[in-house]
Amino acid sequence: MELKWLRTFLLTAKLQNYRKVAESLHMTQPAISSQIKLLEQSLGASLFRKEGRRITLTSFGRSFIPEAQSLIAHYEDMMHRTSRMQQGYNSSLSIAITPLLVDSVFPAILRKFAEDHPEVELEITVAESFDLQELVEDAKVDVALSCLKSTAVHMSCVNLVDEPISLVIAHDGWDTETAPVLDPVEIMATSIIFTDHHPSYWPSLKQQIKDNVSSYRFVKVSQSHAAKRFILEGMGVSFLPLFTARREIQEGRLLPVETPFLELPTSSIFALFNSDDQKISGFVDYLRRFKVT
Amino acid sequence: MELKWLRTFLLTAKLQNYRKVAESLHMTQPAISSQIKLLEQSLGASLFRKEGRRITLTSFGRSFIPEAQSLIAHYEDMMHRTSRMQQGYNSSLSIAITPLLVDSVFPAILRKFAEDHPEVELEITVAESFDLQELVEDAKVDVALSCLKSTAVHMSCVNLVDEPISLVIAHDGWDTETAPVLDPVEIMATSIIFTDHHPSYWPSLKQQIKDNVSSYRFVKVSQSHAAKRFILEGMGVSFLPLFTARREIQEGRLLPVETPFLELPTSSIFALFNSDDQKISGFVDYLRRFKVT
DNA sequence: TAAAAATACTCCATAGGTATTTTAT
DNA sequence: ATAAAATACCTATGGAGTATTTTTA
Repeated sequence: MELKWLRTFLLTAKLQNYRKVAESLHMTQPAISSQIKLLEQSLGASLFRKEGRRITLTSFGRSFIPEAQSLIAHYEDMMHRTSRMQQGYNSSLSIAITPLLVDSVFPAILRKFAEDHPEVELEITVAESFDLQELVEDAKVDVALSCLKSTAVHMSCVNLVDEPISLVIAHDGWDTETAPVLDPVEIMATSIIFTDHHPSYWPSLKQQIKDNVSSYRFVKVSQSHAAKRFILEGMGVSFLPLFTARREIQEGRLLPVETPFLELPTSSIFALFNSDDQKISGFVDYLRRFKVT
Repeated sequence: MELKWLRTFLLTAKLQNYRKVAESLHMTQPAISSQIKLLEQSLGASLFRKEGRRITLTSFGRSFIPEAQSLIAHYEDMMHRTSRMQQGYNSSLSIAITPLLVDSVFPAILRKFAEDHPEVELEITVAESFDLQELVEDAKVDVALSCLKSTAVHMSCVNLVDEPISLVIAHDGWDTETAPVLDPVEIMATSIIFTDHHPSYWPSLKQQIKDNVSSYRFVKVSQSHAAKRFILEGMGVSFLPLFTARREIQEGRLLPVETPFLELPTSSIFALFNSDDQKISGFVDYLRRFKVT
């Protein structure tokens, strides 16, 4: 089945005359004849009958008209949307993010981006940083915002931000003025420490803690969001990138505590994407201007 | 644009591997390569990018997937409906009738037909008998029910019924028992006579009236339905096929009057259609069994 | 006899195949 | 060295053209 057969059919149904159709399509009469035959074969029923020197629609042919029209219309619509897509109208942008960013300022930035680019249809996938690279490789998404650098050669990998991490504890109930000085070693020694909720920095950090704190208790938590909830519940403490706890710190529900005796790594966010696309690098530039956090 | 390109595209988007697609479609890898290229050309944008030894969707390619899917789905739906149509399911029947039949028992028969054949989609066109033949010739309708025979050679023309016509007057207010005998000559001489609302019998009928009635007044009315309304209003009288006034006569609102001195023609109804179609001749047989009126 | 579609045939464009090269792992 | 796509080239199918025949008004 070819779409041009349908167009020929519709014109023939209208003009009821192969020769005129042929002229109108800048073809010859036998060519029209043969196209109609091919269409009839592919449908398994005849569309026209010969009636003396003219042709007329069969009943089946008449009821096939709206079918052909609607398929052609669907095709035209598709081509129209498609060409708009290429001009940037109504384009889509598929973004995958690490769960870490769900709790950061990223949603606010994305909201602003959506306002600034109402023509772009957004799709967000949340996945572990370890899986994000594959999503980009397999073209399941346009761009991924990950805690991990890409190891793939073809992939662009832009560092959007380096953010310090910090020991974070639940608010102790004291005023800032009257509170006793917090001792980080004391805190770590007496609390559960939630670990392994960031894909890059925990192994070295855990080693440093072992070296500096006499007694400690580690509990693995796979997502920093969960760790934060546990900290808020007073269940323990952890090290978090500050941007993931900014709001809670501002509201006084969490406290960052300085640990000068540790060499804390930074938490970075990388944009991973396949390099050739204007739309995607535009989005990444947009994020860089905001410094993401 | 060919539909098979879209199928190839969808499979390629899924498998991300030309060779596997080729195997799956029993073709060769370069053939797939070339089909994708043709599709890309016809869209004016690339769908896949080569990334080392593999191919991945571009952003445009990803957003083209649902477009391709929906067009293919539309095509499949169309073919499905089309094959059902050929098996008689959900077929359509387009009928043109003379205005005369609008007021007859025809609507009741059609209602019954629709009940007996719920799978048939009906379409009714009302047009003057003079125009019905052309509607069938031009395949605008499947079958026409006309007062006139077809003059076309290829057209089937079945006489469904011959019905007498009769002088019809408004009810005069008297009981059947006590009423004075009606004199048709008197009636025609003192009333307006509505004429020319049937395509075949009026010329000869008017001549007969002229020959038998001393004084008369003719008023042309193009449709028998209108003539009937005027008779009901007491404005005049006319000759009607009885089947068009059956209800009004039964309800006593109109009276048929015998005119033995006239040789009244009969009014016939013919079914006009192009002969080859099982569905249409089936419908005509259905009407014949009912004798239409 | 004129007007239209069908038929017979011819030809060329191209879709798809084979063989090979290029590229990246 | 291997696995994949791209490229080059060839072939065969078939779509469209030309010329002619058939049909019918």
